[in-house]
Amino acid sequence: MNGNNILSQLNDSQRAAVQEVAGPVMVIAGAGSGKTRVLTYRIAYMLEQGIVPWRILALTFTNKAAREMTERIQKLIGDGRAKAVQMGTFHSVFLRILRTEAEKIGFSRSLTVYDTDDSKSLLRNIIKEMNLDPKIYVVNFILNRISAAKSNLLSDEDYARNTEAKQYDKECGKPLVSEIFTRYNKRMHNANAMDFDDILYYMNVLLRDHPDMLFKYQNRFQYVLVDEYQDTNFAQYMIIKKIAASHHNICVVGDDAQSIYGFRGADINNILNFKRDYPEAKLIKLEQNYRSTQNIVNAANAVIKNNNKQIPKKVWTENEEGTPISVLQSGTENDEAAAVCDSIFEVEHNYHVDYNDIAILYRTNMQSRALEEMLMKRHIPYRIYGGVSFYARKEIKDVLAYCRLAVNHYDEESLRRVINYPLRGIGDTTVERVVACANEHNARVWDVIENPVFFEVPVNGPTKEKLMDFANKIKSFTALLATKDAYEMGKHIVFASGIAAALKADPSDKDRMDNVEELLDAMKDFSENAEEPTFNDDTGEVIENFTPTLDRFLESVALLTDADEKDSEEEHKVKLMTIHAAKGLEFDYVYITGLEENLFPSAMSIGSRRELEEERRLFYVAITRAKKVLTITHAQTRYRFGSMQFCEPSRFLDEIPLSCQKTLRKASSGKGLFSGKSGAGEVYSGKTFVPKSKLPAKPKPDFSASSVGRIATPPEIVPGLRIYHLKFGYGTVSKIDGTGEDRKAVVNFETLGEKVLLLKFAKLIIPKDGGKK
DNA sequence: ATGGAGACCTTTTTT
DNA sequence: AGGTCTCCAT
Repeated sequence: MNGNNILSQLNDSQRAAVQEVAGPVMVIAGAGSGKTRVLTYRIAYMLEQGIVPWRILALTFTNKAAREMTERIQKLIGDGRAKAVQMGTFHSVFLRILRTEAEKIGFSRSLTVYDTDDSKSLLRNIIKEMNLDPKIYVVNFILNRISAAKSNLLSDEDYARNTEAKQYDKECGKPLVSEIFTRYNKRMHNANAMDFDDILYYMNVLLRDHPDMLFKYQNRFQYVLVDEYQDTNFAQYMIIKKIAASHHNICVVGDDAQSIYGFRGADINNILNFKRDYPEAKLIKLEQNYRSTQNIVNAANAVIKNNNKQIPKKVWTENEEGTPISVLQSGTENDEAAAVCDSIFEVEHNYHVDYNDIAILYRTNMQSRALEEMLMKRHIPYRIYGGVSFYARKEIKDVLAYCRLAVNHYDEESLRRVINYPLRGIGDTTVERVVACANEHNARVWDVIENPVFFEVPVNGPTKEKLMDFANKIKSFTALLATKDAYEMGKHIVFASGIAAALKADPSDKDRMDNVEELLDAMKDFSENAEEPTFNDDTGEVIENFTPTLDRFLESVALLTDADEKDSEEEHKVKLMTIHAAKGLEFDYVYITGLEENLFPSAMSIGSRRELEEERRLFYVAITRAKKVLTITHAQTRYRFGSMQFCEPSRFLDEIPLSCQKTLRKASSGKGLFSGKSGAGEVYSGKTFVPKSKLPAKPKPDFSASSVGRIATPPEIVPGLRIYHLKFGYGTVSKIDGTGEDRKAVVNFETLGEKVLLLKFAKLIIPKDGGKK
């Protein structure tokens, strides 16, 4: 296909975005406006114009996006140049560069990437070694602080000097965060390891401190493209800015309305301020939505309108009006799941919709449980994306720890993980002494293990032997690296490490062994089929003969994310995932569940306008995933922390215009499809949904929705008990009548007087505070 | 060293 | 509620 053909398939703004190859360009791509199309066509167009593929740096949000884009470009231009474009996530592209330049920043080529679990584990060890109280020095908090610092390009030394940061930590009762940070970095460095944030941080260091490197990569990457620019953080922003500084051929694509990674340091100002950085920048807006019905587009627009900071744009569509959006309310989370399942059943049955075109979205991973149970019960095939990833499983991490150790002996977390697994008589005490010894001599743990006699580890002779045996075993693996591919190494390690024997010894570990074999399959696939290009360090040209070595496998696995999971098109399964995971995807039928205050928007974000706006953008992303039919659900009660909690409908529901909603649709309740009864849980939605502002004042002003109490079980309900009812407010049980199904309670309500309630239906809540005023 | 009972904590979202 | 971690008994 030639350049003109490529252009003929685009609308005016899309074509402009494709053709503006030189100079700074910002493309604001509304949801469903054909952003991916523009990106792929743009790169294809550039290649057709004769631009050398390895001079193009294209940064995507996930590896999967990069892979798909490469394929599509390849189809467009019909040759192999697409593969030579340097395309991938920030982390994968720059990790590769850091590896080749490792010595310049004090690392070696065999460096390991620590995942979040590794980082946390190291932090736990440090906190323990410093004799700090882990209840005060909460690992998550510390890691967030360190991560935020690195994302803002603060070193541990900068942090130690930063009075604001130290003041904050002091106020949080954790004055030693800075000290932990310093130790953490030192240990990372000793382990020849980087965490995710380090990759971006050290890339900045490389460009900052080594003018030759800056020159090299500015020169290499003559054209820079960034997808999902609204989700870049400061460290990423600076890398791009530096690389593009000499030529200004930078094209960023994004949508400020879809910025949903602020919690991880993404700075929406990067996109809002692009014009300031490049005054000569061209701004192109893609506003026509090709994805969704008018109802969906209108609802999304109406919701996002409530946010303040925005790049003005009007997303519109020529698509048909479509089905109104249904809002379903149900009694409990199980009722909600049943309502969703009912609807899916109906749609599949009556309209023969493929399960594959249906997605259920939620704010938090934990919400998948009730949905999963109900789907299983109804025999609806499904697949959950996200949650505990395959590579986070214990047995997988164990195998990978051996692999990582074989490549990088200094990988301390891996070493600690498997030094006594399978059991070889090196207990915690020994490990502690070894680590203490290493710290004392300013040596690495591996050095001590390799030579316990020299370092005079305070353990007995046989234990020293065991340490050396372990080191020798790892060294025997290392010796094979040069001649074996990833799969051969993996197979060897699984057996020679003793992991296979340990797992087979216990029949209850059958699943784990299966997982290990799945890992071996993945290694085999990698060894046989991987097409990871290898680039020439100096020119950036692609070197054809890729060798699928173990370290390359580990690298590819370290930066895998759930979003990268192989797409199982034609799997005919309903997809379940968080809204974050759904970013960039689209489905004919979408269910957004759990639209409740304190859940969506999340309780953590309700306090601040900024975070609330991010939640709203998240809702916007969720709505705009739907192509044809959108259903939104919420429940009145939900189990949280083991107790039943009352849930108010989300404020976001009020923001959907009634004109886009379906009228009077009855939600399922209780047993779902075949249950007509719903008692106190009887609810409607659509136009009958009363905006919160019109609800009668709550009986108690200090009423906090998340902490009402729990639902009473019938035997607990006795005369004299003070209870709370969702509709009627507070009251006291005055009498119990009848038996079994017919058991009734006479309740004297504060505001409404006496009522008789059938216990079978009434959800009486025992207030947490005992019902005192 | 191993396993079981109980305490305890959790819930944002993820590269 | 359920999973993880800790501590104690074996």
